[in-house]
Amino acid sequence: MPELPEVETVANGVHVRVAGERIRAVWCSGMPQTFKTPPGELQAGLTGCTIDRVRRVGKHVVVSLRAEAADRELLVHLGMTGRLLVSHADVPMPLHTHLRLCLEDGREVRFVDARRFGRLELRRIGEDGGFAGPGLEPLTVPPEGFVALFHGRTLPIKAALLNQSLLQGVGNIYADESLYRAGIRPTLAAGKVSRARLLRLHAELQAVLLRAIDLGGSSVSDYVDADGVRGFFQLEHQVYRRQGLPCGTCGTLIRRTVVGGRSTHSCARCQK
DNA sequence: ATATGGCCCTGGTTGC
DNA sequence: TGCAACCAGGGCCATA
Repeated sequence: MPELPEVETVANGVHVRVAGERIRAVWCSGMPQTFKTPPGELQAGLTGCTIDRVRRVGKHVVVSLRAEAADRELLVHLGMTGRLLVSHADVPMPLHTHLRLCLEDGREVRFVDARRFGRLELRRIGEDGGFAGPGLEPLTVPPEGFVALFHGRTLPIKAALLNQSLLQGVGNIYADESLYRAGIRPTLAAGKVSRARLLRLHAELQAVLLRAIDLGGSSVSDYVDADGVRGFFQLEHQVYRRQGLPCGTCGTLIRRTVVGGRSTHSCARCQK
């Protein structure tokens, strides 16, 4: 499941490959729920535009355009299984392809999403200066701002980490991994986590996200980057999907529970 | 305002 | 071996 490090890897990979290229034609599948912007509107808004920049905002890939089209940008949410690939046009179109940006140099940017939790949206840039997302960025939020997010909240700290309108970009993997590294029990009410523990969580979350970006993300399920290459952070997971295996610190078996409707992996002894 | 739970969707895994 | 049931989960929506 693409989270911040995976989306960052994808966005950077696509950027270096296609920035400056002109979109000659746009093809859309007919899948209604994939398109927050109707396919026809998306085609009209992108055809003939030049790609300026591809960046990550939260879990979104944001494709901004150049010159006369600089008033709009394409938002791509990868959902669970979404991929953004750069391929030559003669490479057969994968099953579940929903968008093709056909470039003038003969390559294509392809959005492929089997499970269809991903979304495409063409967004107007207004006074806001571009899409900023609903929450704060985990890698740039200062410690005090991070602590303040959880004040007085009764929902489990893990559910708070997953709430994109608080922090954007954290998903199930990095929520579990950062809570384990900070020694915090996932079910503890967010407002009950001590200030010291929250400061620890802030540091551990940033560290784990940066390390994962360095390794090209975690490849679980079928995540791959813009070249179809897998990441390697899954080799450093301490708890995620390691239920029944011993905790690396104390040897207690990692347990799997459900918190906020999400599978949750933790060590009962190390996380208080 | 805040919190909770159901739903969407298909491929991979599990179980009989 | 083959097939069906089950599970994964981010975001959105209805509900309390």
